[in-house]
Amino acid sequence: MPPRQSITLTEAELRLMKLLWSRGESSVAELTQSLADDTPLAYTSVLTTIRVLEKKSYVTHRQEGRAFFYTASIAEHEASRLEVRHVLGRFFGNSRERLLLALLGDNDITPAELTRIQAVIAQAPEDAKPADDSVAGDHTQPEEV
Amino acid sequence: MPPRQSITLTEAELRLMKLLWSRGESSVAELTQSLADDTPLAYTSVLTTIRVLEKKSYVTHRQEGRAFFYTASIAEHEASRLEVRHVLGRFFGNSRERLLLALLGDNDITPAELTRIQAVIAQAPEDAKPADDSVAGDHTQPEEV
DNA sequence: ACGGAGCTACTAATGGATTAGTTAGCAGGC
DNA sequence: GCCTGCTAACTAATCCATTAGTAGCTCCGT
Repeated sequence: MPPRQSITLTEAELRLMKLLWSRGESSVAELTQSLADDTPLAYTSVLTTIRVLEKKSYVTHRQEGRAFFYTASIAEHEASRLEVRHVLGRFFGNSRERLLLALLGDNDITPAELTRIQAVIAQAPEDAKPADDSVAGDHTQPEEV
Repeated sequence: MPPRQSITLTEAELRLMKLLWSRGESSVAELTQSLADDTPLAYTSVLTTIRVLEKKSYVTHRQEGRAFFYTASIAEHEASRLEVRHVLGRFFGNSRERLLLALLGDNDITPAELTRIQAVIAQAPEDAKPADDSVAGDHTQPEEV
């Protein structure tokens, strides 16, 4: 049984998505143009990859005359969250704390960044602060404690 | 240019690594046995995958008589960190804060887990606490602020 | 000493990911 | 009205990932 189609974004797919996120709705020609600087890619290659993205529901297209205009149907932060959830499930048993500890325990982390992270944590809960703790039961994914 | 060999662990590879991490040094036969419960795999399939893992330097083997005994050469938390760094680079511009915000901003997070994460953050810096902030310059990867 | 059991090495088949060439349709210009 | 140029569709080629079969070697028991 060969590997099923990847749920997450592959490298080539991510490159196109990043372009769509930064440029907004674009034609295949425009995307190909934008890639020309670093790693040029043939028009048809871009087209093939973006059709895969459409099959995966990451983009939609709109026809205008003879050209197709593609738009990301998933925001960048949504895609990022999907990716984080993916590794969360694969490596951390869906435990965000464990991922957090890995993030903090990395030797390459600088003291300055650690401080900034603490700042982020200190103020982040403002938009998601629990009013009380009794609501903990409506989550879909299993979580460890 | 077709895709180069994945740097991170693929699904089949991760399944074997998890077995090695929990079991410790194991022969191919033992690994095949352990897989028999959920998704059985042929002896030769396990062997093929583990040889890929050895090529990727995730495992080493030791010969004892005619059999090979394989050991994970990378601890689970190391592999997890590698994976986190991978998504960090692909989706968050190597910014741990941005990943953290994605972690906290996920709608599926429960108030209880958020509280636990705050607790983790509050006590985690003990082993990596910055004495002063002036040391921030010896990191290898570029980081955003 | 010889045959079987078990193990590794080699080979193969299938399908995804990536890149790109070829084909064909359609719009606009001369 | 026909040719040119752009576009999407189809096809192809290459390599990786996954699964598995066959061959060949080695050890052990009889």
